[in-house]
Amino acid sequence: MDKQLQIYNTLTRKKELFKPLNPNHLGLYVCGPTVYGDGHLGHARPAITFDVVYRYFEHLGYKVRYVRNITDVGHLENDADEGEDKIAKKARLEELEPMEVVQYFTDRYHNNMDQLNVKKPSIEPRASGHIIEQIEMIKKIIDAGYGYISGGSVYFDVEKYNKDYNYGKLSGRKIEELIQNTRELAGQTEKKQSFDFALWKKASPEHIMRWPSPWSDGFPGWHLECSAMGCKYLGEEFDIHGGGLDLMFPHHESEIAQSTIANGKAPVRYWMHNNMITINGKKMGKSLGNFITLNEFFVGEHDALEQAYSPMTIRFFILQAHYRSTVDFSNEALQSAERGMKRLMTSISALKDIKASDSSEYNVNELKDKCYAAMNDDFNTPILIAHLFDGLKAINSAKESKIKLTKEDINTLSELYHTFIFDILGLVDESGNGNDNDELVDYLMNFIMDIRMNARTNKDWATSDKIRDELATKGIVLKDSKEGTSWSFE
RNA sequence: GGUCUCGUGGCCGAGCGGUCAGGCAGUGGUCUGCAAAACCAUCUACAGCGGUUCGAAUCCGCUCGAGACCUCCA
Repeated sequence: MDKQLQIYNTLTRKKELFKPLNPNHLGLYVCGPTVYGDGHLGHARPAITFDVVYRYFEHLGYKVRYVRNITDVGHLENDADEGEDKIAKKARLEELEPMEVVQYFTDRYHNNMDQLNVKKPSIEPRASGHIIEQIEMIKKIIDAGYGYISGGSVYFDVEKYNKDYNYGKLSGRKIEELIQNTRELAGQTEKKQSFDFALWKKASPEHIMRWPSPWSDGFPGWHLECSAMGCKYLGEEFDIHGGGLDLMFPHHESEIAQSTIANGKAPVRYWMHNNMITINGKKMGKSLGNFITLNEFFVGEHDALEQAYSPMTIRFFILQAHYRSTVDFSNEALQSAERGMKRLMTSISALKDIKASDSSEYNVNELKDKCYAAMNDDFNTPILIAHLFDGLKAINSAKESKIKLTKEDINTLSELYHTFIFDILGLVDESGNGNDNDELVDYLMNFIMDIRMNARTNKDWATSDKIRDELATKGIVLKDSKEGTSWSFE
């Protein structure tokens, strides 16, 4: 545990020793979802990645303020209805108030996050609740000379900014390339340059999500909310900003530009980006229409799914890959994850059954050090999990009395596994492992198993097997071992 | 087209200069009235071709292949 936490910083493209701005405090901002549809597997990735970051910092004793926004003023859509607000469009189609749609999908998102055991952020601000802050920020940018008004909208002058600063310091992009490559879109004639981005957009008459501003009735630009809310709750400069790799450009690059002008300093010390989840090698996403929603995973209702996958299977599957790598979805991989996690959980619950010895044949502290080293190396959860699986061998061998562990070893192991599996990785044992808390069920099961045990003692296999088969039809599985019979729900 | 990333055993996925990744599957055992499960052990790798080095999956070059971003996107 003496090795210090290293974080890969997208700004420098290398791992850096993490140093908080304020000792023992962490400011963490992560771009949350746009609530105009159900969350899909891709949304689970940043949520779980930064949930683990959040949990690990808390475990290390930091006081963390974790801000994850809800984008509810919409973004522009690129299909037939260019310039129309996504949320407004959905609302009109379904004849609902925009905020009704927002509420509906926000609730469903929260429900998914609870299922995945993703902790609630400290603050979950909504863009629509921070229009005033965003307008104030636009004013600052205009006053500084980096924003210009055109046709009732306000745009950020990227070219001017780039002369004084560096538009591209995060993404590695160069403005000359942008000039050549940015696609011309309808309605861009208002802008000085195609790559200038909107700070405020004037609403068209049919646009129903709108707010008054000094420039027009309209809505804030796509990148502004994160800058405004990050600044409001975490300060002009804060420690970590996270999000999906696909947000790096232009979203995060533009955040840096806006905040740098409005506040006179770069907003973020460490930028962290999680990689994408792919399906058949292609990014799973809204635009490709190849996404599978989390609810579909949980019930198994999607053509691509062979079965339902529990929230913890999804969580474990994601954590088995490093957050900066792509992970490819497949039924086979998820089933592997499901089986592996089940074995992990079974062994952890077996810890309490180990008989202590006077001497020790296993170095628990070495395992502990390795676990911390893995997490300290840019949150390397796959390595952590590998070490924890290694430790399983010791646990299981001790359970079979093949190696010796002291009382202290067992306690340390128990604490270690609970800390890393449950507290830091945020996994939950879904199996129940026979310890369901319904007293009546326990009573009945013990009663039935007692009868069956008598039958078995009398070698009355017909009765014994009938009980087992009958219970199996109700999803209750009996397992006979030399210590006796245990039961669990399938 | 521009910028960048990646190609690891049957599958998934770490490692990024020298020592075991790990999981799932497979195989061989143990246990068991049978079944299921569990446990132990264990075999296959580093896209191709050159180069640097005492030594390369790991560094460099080229070739082939895949993907991401450049437009909303986690």
